[in-house]
Amino acid sequence: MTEKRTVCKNDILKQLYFQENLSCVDLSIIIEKSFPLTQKLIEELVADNLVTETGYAVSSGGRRPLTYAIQRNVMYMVAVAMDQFVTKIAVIDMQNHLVSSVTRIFLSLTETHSALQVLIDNIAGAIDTSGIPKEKFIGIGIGMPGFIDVKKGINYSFLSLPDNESITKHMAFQLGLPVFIDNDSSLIALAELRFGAAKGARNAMVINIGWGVGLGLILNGALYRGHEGFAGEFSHIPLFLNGKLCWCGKAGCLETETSLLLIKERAIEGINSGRVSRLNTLSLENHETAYQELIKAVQEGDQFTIELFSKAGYNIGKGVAVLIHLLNPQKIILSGRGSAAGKIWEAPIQQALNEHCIRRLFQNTNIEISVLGLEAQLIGAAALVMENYNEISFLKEETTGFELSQL
Amino acid sequence: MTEKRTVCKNDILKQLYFQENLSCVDLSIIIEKSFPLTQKLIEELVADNLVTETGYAVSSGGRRPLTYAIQRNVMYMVAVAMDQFVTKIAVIDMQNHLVSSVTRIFLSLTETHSALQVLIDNIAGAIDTSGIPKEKFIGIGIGMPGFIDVKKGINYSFLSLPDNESITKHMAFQLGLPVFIDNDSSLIALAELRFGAAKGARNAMVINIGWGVGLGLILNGALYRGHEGFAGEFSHIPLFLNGKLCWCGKAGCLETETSLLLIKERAIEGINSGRVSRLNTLSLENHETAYQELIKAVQEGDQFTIELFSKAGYNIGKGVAVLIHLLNPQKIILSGRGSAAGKIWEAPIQQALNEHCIRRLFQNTNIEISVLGLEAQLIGAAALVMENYNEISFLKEETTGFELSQL
DNA sequence: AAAACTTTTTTAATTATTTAACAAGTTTGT
DNA sequence: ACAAACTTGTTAAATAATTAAAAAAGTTTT
Repeated sequence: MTEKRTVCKNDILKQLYFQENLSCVDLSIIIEKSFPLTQKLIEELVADNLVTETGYAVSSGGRRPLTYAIQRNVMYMVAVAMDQFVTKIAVIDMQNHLVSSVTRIFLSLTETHSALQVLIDNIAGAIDTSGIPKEKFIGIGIGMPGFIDVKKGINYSFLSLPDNESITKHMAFQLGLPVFIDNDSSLIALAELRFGAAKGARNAMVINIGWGVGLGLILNGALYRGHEGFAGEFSHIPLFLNGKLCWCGKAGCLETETSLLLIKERAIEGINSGRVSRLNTLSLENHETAYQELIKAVQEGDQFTIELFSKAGYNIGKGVAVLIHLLNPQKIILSGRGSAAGKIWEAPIQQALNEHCIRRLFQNTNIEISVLGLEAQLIGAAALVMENYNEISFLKEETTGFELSQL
Repeated sequence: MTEKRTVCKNDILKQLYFQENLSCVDLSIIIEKSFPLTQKLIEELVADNLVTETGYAVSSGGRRPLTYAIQRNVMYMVAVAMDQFVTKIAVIDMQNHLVSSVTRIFLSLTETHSALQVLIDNIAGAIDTSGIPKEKFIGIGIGMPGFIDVKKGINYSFLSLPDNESITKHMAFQLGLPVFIDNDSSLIALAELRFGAAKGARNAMVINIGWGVGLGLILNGALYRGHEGFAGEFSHIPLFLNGKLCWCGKAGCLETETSLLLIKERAIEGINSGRVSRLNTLSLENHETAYQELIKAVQEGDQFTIELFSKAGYNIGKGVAVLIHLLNPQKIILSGRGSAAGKIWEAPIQQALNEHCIRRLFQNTNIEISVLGLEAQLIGAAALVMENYNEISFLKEETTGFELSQL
């Protein structure tokens, strides 16, 4: 018997996770319930010590509103951010803070079989060492590259199980907690929507500049995933007639003309053919050090590196021009590791828009650089769990041991 | 004092317009209210003669459900479908039937000043001659080409008033009824979503093949319009390196390689340079007769014409490949006047997808030809009014004379 | 052809939610 | 400084909506 007021209370908790310090009036508007009802529910939540008053906010022309926040130790979630080589695991509380330091494991996604089990063991380990009782965990959110069917919980590119078995169900069964997966770029977009540069935006495109180029779409205020969950395949739109073969099998994909990987390769080529630069060839060999080196060079104003970033930026801009024509977004947000290069991206992208986009369409579209940066994917993974909190709390009511088969 | 039950009742009426013959259970699910409540409301609607029972539907394994439909003469709306040269006006009832024949007026959109007044006068005329009392009209829906801000009611391309005054407000004031405008392609998509090939789809792209190429986006079950209402600018995405200047000022737009206009021009060129064909050069001079002639030739299997349509189709397909990468739709629907050519479009579009799209992305995407065809825009214009029926009915409650300034 | 199961319809009891009226605290404008 | 306007907070009464249990009307299985 799920009482309606419980559903509302859970909704309030969810809203307070996504936005600290909301007043009772704010909440009543967000959850679309009357003020007296909202107030009564908050009162009960405060009595149960799930929510605390956080003082008075400034007046907006009337009595000063009391604001509330969720207690950070009420619930916890495990956030997992994977890329092809490195996986980061963190335990995150209700105020989006890391409970302890991030666990980093080197895990190659292509080694299908063992990788999944290693991941599961490490998540279990992270829960254990956190010292937090397991009942306080509400779920595990995982972001990884690949074609992911969010609903079925299948990654068609990596970590696939025999017979297309759902990896979320598989993991949930082993770990005893609900598991949610999504594409890395989608989770970065979710993080930007809830806590970053896209906060409150109804329509935003979040470009994930990384070793490849990803895209997370915020449409009508929510993450858009498409029919099967594959939306946002930005890096393989056929935009160039360069004849260059992409690893996807097609030629002329956006990714053949822009990405950190490409910048790295062009940097090595350039130096080998005698270009003057502050870049240190040695450090370019390893992916991780190459990334550090490139960002440093840009920040120090190295002309050659800036040239490379500018060309890549211009090509991203050509892709963005297509996005703007089709989706008329309010904001374009540059996120992912590449966003560390900062303002350097803006001019070449703007230039590409000037050349390839109808003026009326982009004149009110803002290009912004993420401030979440490398943190984005972990925050997004945590947010993914809370996005699904409605169903989670329902299951918790139903059975004490979770109906994991349903997840 | 808007009673909640009245809001629900209006929602029921709205649902019954969009879908005839719903059972009480169906409705209770759609409007997300309990069965007893829904039943009581329907009872009242039947008593007020707004809704009628339409007999029993087939059983799905239990008692046969009573079904209901909205009375066709309860309310009416004016639907207006404009293109650059011709404007069609119709009065439509609650069962989506034309009350009388469609009024056709030749109205050049570029003659800004007089055109708007002519339109207003003709709409007033259509209301008058329908013989239906004005109180029974709930609103006027208008679809037209151009960059349209739906909320503000401004068309930035045509029919603009001084100081960016809202044309919907202007018209509403003069006509005494709420007025809604939207882009022609968006309304075609709306018609397909509600009554056509996209019925019930959550994610569909509706290509409006006409003198240009338009796009209406159905995302998450609703029309997507973007930040300012400009979404779907499909025909000007920079996809070709052909160097051909488009009227928009850019080069290489999709529209420079596909559209009925282009097919017509290529047909004339071809015949002039001696190609054998059933096409009659004379009839190609006028837009309207050219359209008839081209469709006829395709249906009769004229090789040259089919070649032209195939090339155009292939280029649409290149654009569709981009859409599929970005938005992972369930369905692609070919609508607008060009859809009369039928199946001819499917093979070349599929071919383009094979070449330019990642297999996993398009293998579950269906390409379908509209059955609504030329009717789509008018139906969409009517549906636009009903989409906004919630607010309309609210205003009707508030003031007997409509708060027109709000629309 | 009866038993078992489904789905729809009906009714009454219970619970949830809103409305309305009022109180309290701030800002704005005169 | 003071009224007017506005936002927030409190309470009780009125209303709205859901739940639960059972009846009715079919379908499918045995």
